Amino acid sequence: MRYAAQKGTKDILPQDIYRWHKAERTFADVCHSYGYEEIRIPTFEQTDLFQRGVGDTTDVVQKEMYTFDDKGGRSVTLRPEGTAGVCRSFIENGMTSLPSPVRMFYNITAFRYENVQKGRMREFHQFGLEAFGSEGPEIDAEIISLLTVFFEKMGVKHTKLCINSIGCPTCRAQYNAILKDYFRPHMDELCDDCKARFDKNPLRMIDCKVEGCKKYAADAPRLIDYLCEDCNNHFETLKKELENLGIEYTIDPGIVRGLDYYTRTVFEFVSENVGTQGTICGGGRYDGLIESLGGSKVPGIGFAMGAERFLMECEAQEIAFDKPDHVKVYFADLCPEAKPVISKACLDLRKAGIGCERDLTGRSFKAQMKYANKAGIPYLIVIGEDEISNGKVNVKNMADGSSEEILINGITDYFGNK
RNA sequence: GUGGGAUUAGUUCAGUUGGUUAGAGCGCUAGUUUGUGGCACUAGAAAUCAUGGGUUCGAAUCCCAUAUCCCACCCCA
Repeated sequence: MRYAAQKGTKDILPQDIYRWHKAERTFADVCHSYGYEEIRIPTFEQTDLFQRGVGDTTDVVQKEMYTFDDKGGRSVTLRPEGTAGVCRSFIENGMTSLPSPVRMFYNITAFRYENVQKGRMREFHQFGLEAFGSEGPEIDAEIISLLTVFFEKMGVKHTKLCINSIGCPTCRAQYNAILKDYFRPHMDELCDDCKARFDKNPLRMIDCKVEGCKKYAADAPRLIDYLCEDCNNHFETLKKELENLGIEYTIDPGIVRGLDYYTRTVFEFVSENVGTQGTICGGGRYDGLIESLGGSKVPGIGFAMGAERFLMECEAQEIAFDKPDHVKVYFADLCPEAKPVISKACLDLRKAGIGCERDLTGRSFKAQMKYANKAGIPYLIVIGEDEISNGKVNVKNMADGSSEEILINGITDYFGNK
């Protein structure tokens, strides 16, 4: 074992890829049905984009980024998430002039230098989307409903949905003052992180998991009770719309989201099946992000789903994924003269889009049979001297052993109609 | 960054108080007299026992360090 996959990275093997294809296709189909088109963005961006976009007080930026200087001396970073890159592209490509809302989905790998554990890797996959130019809250509800439809199409019971509103800069400024007043008398008892958060981002203090802080955090004034009128109306309408769509939710004032760009609506789908990393999918609104990245004042909303976590949830729920038979028929040869007949037949079948295989290792006839069986190929055609001389072959159904006689010239038609 | 557990064929695991050429199941390759797979039987290939040091006459086994994997804290998807 000389080389091994890098810490926190994983091979997705051919034997498992059908599960990914199913999830990827289903996600794309559902996104399409909501008017989203796929965008593909680069794997790395200039470091500054993430510092500004994700926020340089966040853990993601402070300690988890894969950052390096390229040979031209530019500081570049492997994307730790998708939103910043999509926003950059939105601005750079003048998408403000496109009819609103501009809706895009993506399927990306993302990179975070973290300690690995269940449901957390250094290179991981995200299915996500972003919508620009609509303040919501109808679109907020629509995006959440998109996820429930995705879960449904995958046959997954959708996991617990938590929502919250973290307000706009106006109400947050007021709330931060209130929060600081609340925590100030207890400063000495708080953890170092919280002491730092007190000045930089007091909102995160109620999210703290340290025991000493938790007891104060539990009784802390909740932002949701101090929303300005606009934000409050926004949140109320969102809730009504979710109820209208029959989507169950819990309000969790604790959801803050560790990325700085979020405003107003934040939500997550949480499961107990993916370790302590319960969040399968998280997202929210970011009305100030485009502007802070140098674009015009355009509101946005999006989410990202941890693909590995989602597939873990599927496994926990014992979701059946059907494995497609890419290869329909195996040709076994009984004599050297059969080989050219078989290669020609294979070529015809493949041109017609029908998968087939034949021996490529010089195996004995019996070994070819065993191979076809082990490979799970549903049909078998044996070609020997008899078949060549009378132009007919038997198509054997490997599952039940039955067989049917057809003309060699008719093989492509036969399988084309299957 | 901090803890706990683990690491022996492709894979899942045995391996006694340290004692000769490190074993098995599954998988893989081939065969069981050559025109039909699954079952069974036989044979074969495959292991620098994670890596590097140390203790010892002798280490897969004991000690130290490092790496990786799993789990947790933190944070997130």
